[in-house]
Order: sequence, then structure tokens, then C-alpha cells
Amino acid sequence: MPRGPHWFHRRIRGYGCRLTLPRQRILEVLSRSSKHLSAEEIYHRVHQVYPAIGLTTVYRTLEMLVSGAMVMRFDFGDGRTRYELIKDQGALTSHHHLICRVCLKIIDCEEFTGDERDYLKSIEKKLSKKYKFEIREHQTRFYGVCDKCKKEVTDYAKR
Amino acid sequence: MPRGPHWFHRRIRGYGCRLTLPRQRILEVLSRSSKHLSAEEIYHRVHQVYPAIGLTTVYRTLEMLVSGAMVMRFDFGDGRTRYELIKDQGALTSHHHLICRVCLKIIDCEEFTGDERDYLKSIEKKLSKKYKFEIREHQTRFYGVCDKCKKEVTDYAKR
DNA sequence: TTGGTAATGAAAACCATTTTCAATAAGGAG
DNA sequence: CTCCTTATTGAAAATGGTTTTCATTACCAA
Repeated sequence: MPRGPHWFHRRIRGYGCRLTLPRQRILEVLSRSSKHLSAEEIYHRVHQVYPAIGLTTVYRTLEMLVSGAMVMRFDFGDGRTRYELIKDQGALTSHHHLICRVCLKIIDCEEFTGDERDYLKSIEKKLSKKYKFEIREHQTRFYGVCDKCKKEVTDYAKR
Repeated sequence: MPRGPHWFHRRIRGYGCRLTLPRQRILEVLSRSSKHLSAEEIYHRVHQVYPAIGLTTVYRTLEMLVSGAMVMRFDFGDGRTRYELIKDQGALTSHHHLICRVCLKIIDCEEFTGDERDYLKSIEKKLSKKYKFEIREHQTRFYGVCDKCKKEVTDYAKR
């Protein structure tokens, strides 16, 4: 379980990649934000402190970080991929979200208690065995209507 | 809980839309396949029996069916959206998948037993209350490496 | 310090999905 | 049943997020 502000530098070098300035800036932005950001959001944030950055580099760096298991990728169906730094480099990671069908807002929820986690872990074990599938992590998504939209939209079905 | 081969016809008309030939063909393809299909896969299947079909119509029909809660949309992150007819028009639907990070294969799993369902239902209740969020359905995704890829790919990290 | 090569950024390409628009057809009114 | 309104359709063009191309730059091992 790596610690310190620059553990990811070691990870990148250990992954056989060069530690460049653009990559450092991107990692700083990712580590500063706990939310899942889109490539363009990351690009804009990096651009403030490193204007030479190119959107292409953001995409390429993210792809490297994902395949190096340093960043997690999410697709919520709003047309853009989101990315989030994996902070806990320990056991299986899990991410849970409430997604509003109306405004597409995404709410993170971390309310899974200890035995909720144990519970999902036991399901994972069962599925792993049955399908001979090695599970690395899981996500649960709860789709519905958020508080704000419930008030604003009376007739949900009509969109 | 509507029954019979053409319950969706009633649903569409009740939704204020016309029941056209292309829509019927699309619904037939959807109801015949239990897997989640991409728009293009649906297009090809409809094309076999109704060559005049346009891809645009497939997309538009799917959008209508999704907003009318007749079809469920999935984004697994491989660049194309998948669609699946909602067969059980009753209680909260749930869908669970194993997704291989290597070959992107998607395995449906229906092994959630009764009390597993109850368990997730209790989490839903908790979350609903805390976030004032009306939950309609949920999905759980387990990411990892499938049996086949485990054998083929020794060094997963290197991709 | 230097050389080989990975990484970069701008522009072009890609590709799933959406929009435009003129032609067509569903289905209620008469 | 026929007519008429208007939703629906399909082809082509547009859109927009992401990827590829390619010449230039800059890591970092020796």
C-alpha cells in the first residue's frame, strides 16, 4: 500500500513508462479531485497550470493509467467517459453510485458498511467459482430520480 | 403485468405513439433475443426481414422505448450502447454482469437468490431515505478477467 | 552530455449517435 | 371507406467524444 504524495511516480516508472511533466500534472489534478472527472474536465484543470497540455495527451495518459490499474474508468451513459484515481491500492475496490435518469447527475455513495462489503465479497467468490472469472472490482448503480427532479418533473414518463 | 405476444403494442399506443411496421419489427427482434444488443446488431437483424429499415429509425425507436420504460439501456464502456427489452414489467428490475477487462466479453448472471435480492432492497431503502432519491432499478458489474483470457494472457498488466 | 526512443501536440481521421429535411404512412374524423 | 393531419421514416449531413498520424520534443540510461 504505497504512501506519500508521489507514490504514483514509482508506479509509473515501475510500469515501464517515463515520468513526464504532463503526466505529473494530470496525476496532480486527479489526486486533488475525489470526483470522477471527464477527459475534458481534466484537460481544463491541467490547462490552468500547464497551458501547453494537449487533449490528446490527456486521453493517452488516462489510457495508460487505466491499463496500469492506477485509474478507474466509468461509463454512465451520458456520452463521456469518467476517470478516477484509485486511492486505495489495497483490496478489491468498489464504487457505488446513484444516477438520476432525468438530469443525469451522479451521486457517489460510500455507505456500504463492513458486512455489506463482506456480503458482496461472498457473492464475488460464488461467481468467481461458477464462471471461472477472476473478479478485480465491482460497481453498483442505482438508477432513479433525484430529489430535485422529483420536485420539478411531475410527469416523469413523458421526459 | 401485461401478457401475450403483443402487450408492447398496447404500451406504445398508450404512450401516445403510432404503431408502425419498423417499430413492430424492432420489437420482435428485441423480444426474440434475451441478450443486450447494440443498435447496429438490432439494425442488422431487422434488416434481414425488413430491408427498408434505416439505422436512424432504430436509434429513434430505441430512444422512445427507453423513455417509455419498455427497454433498458446499458453502457459497458466498449463504445456502443446496448439495449434490452424489459420483460418483467413488475417490481424493480436488476441486472448483473461479469465484464472481462481483456476481451470485453459480457456475461449475464442471474444467480442472485431471494435473500440476496432482499439484501439489495434494504440497501436501496437506506439510500432512498438518505439521498431522497427514488430508486427504479439497479445494476451490479463485476470487472475482471474471464477464464479464456486468463489462459491466453499471462501478463495482464502489460495488456 | 549525448543518443535512442518514448512522449507530445496539432490536425486529421474515426465512428457511434443525432439532426435535418423532404417523402411517406398511421389512424382519427367525417 | 376515404381524406387529411401530422407523426414517422430514411438518406445524407452534422455532431462530438475519442483515436490516429506524424513531425517535433524531451526523458533518462549509458
